[in-house]
Amino acid sequence: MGRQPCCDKVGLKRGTWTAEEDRKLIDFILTNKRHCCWRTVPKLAGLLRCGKSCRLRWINYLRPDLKRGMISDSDEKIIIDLHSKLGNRWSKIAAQLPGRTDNEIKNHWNTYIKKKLKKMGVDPDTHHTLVSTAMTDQKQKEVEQEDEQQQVKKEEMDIIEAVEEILLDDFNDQELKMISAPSSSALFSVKKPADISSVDRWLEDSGCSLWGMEYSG
DNA sequence: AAGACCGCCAACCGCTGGAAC
DNA sequence: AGTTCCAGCGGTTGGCGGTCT
Repeated sequence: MGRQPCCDKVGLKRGTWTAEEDRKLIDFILTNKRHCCWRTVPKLAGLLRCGKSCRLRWINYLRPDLKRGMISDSDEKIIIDLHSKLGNRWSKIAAQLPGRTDNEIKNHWNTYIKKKLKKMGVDPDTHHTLVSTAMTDQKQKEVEQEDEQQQVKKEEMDIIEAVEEILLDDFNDQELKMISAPSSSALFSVKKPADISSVDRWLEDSGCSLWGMEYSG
């Protein structure tokens, strides 16, 4: 018995979201602050979309705590540094940059940073300096050693993350509010972005507190 | 002016891990 | 232990606007 698709795709709308659809989705989330499963959201919200599409739209575009606009040079440096340690783990990287989504960072990496690094003579995949001549055996060994060290570092990071998760499980919500990093946005009041979009304004007018996120002007 | 080409990025797809039963 | 479902993740696609010829 195979797994059922996430939704019945027949008759569902695809492609770019309209302002009306955005409004319906936001409206639904506003009036249903208790998180139910995404599968039921389009049906209840009156949308001809699959739940997955709704979730993605919310996470990548409609969430009120999203930062809009260019990624700064300092953020870019953080992304490059984290990518050298974590690889293509965009969600982990995004977690260190509040207000940025994994999709946004992934797109930025693929369109800007990759080219930038190549221009600077750095391989964006390995973060090693690109050499025009063939590597000597000694150099090859060095690179392999470096790769090994990176792998060990990566594994250490995984262990640290796992331990952090276990430790955090032992705190209650109140304690978490006091100790959590700002990246855990669901637990924090979100500052209003400088360039307030129409959706942001509408959310603000509605005095919204979305699924655990307070929206403070 | 218009068709071809290119780059950006929103959205989709397929897969995985974990929870629930 | 096996099955089903869900959320989340990362790779990929395609629409659209801008630029080039």
